[in-house]
Amino acid sequence: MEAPTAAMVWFRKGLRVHDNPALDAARRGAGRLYPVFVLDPRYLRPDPAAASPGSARAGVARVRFLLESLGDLDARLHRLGSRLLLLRARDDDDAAGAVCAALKDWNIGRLSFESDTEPYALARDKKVTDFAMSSGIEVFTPVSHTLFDPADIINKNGGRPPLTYQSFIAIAVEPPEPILEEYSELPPVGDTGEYELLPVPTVEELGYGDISQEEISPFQGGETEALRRMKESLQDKEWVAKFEKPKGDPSAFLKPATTVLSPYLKFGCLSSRYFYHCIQDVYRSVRNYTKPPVSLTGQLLWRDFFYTVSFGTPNFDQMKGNKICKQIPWSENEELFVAWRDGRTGYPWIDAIMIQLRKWGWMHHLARHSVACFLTRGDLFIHWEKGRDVFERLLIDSDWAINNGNWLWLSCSSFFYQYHRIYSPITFGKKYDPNGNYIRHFIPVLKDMPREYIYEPWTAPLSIQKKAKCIIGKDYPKPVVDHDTATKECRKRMGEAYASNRLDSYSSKGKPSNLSRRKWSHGDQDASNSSIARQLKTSRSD
DNA sequence: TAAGATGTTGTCTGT
DNA sequence: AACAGACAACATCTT
Repeated sequence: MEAPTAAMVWFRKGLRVHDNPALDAARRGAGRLYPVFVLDPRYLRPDPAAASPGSARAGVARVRFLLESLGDLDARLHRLGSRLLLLRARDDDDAAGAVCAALKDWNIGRLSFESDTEPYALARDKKVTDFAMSSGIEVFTPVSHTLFDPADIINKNGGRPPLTYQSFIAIAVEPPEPILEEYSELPPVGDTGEYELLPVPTVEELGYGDISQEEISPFQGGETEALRRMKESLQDKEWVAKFEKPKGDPSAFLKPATTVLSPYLKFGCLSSRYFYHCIQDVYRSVRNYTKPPVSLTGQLLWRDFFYTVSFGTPNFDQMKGNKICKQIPWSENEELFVAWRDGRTGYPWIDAIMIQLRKWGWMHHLARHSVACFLTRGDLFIHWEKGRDVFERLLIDSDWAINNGNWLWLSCSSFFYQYHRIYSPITFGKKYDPNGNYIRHFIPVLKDMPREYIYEPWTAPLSIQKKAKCIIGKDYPKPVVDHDTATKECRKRMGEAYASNRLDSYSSKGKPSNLSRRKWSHGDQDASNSSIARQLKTSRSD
């Protein structure tokens, strides 16, 4: 062994220099530092068979966001005398293989990477950890993606994840302070031998063609932009102090009603702990401020809530085998599903949101609620997993725990059960944006439809449709379902499904709540390990 | 144990 | 403009 230790920091999420415990640990006492990111072909390769531009895993907006984030990380490392080493996985989904090979070839003594609780990541990281252990490489995997350690919260809750927000925040009180130290330099990068070091590719170089003409996400990836955006948002102290998530305007797109920091949190361009810390600074300087669950910090706690529940719940991302998920006989209808996915339901409010999703990879939270409700319990009665898949691929802030958690919520499968509260695809958007500016922007064919018909263009007289150069049924689709009758039918089916779920619980003796509690208590001895084991068994293979 | 309070973000009508 | 109550009614937690 050489005297100065070679350390590797493996970036996956956590694409930042600030408040990065994995980087911080790797640099300490290291003679040489290898900052690595692995490009996964399956994530980046264009998939012509996909329903919209992008790879099999990600829409082109998120591919671009990731590449921008990597470019920015590389630039920031350069300023500290380092650089990002991009490796290419030889096979699809085999980042672990590339890391293991580099560990061996570069004679790495210490490896650190941020802990990741997603099933896919747990399986991937286990391969690397097993290899490192057997090779005598020291491994450090700090928790820094979330405010709290999900395993720790589960332990403090008696081995079960808290299933309500209130019970969660009763345990999750004060998150750890971020690392505030700013580096002036990092250890030099060591010899990389035979390795071909790739520059960060552009979307064009990856084969997506020229996307500069298309309207794509206005949000630029990277830590630099994340910090700029956060500071800009927090500058308006009154806005921060008065922030109430449910009161935001989902139709605001020129200036969104939220911070739009979610994609930066998803990739870890922004540390949630640093963000939390900075919000607290603002709160200290004002007299009154809103509180969780509606406040800005409340949003970060929701994020941690879903991370924690997803970590402690086997089969969290599916209905079957998921103990916290209502079993509902969703109907199969490919035609209706495709109309929803492609923004052709005939309801302009719904379609505009789906088109914003495809182009920008981002929509306001309440807009997501509208379309999720419409697809599932509100109108089409289609399985939430189908909608989840579409969001998972297209959102730039696509986050496994949060996306699945919200689909469970919106479909009234878990967490939220008031299925008679249904968003209207006509009036909900209208109350924020009576003129329909949002619709006119994302569905240009409707741009000249008069204000009184913009949310229900099929009710416009033919003469008006002609004048607006938009014939319903030809230039823009007729509604795929009648909302009033579809909603009634959905309510009825939800009622039946709930009754059947109650019956199932009672018939297997005991009260439903007690039953599920008994089942949970089996894994109490070592909650974190047992849930890791469970998660590993259910890791995604798509 | 039964009853009451509570739950981030529904819609419609009426004041 | 902002709010209250009806609508029809869920699960979970506390008392």
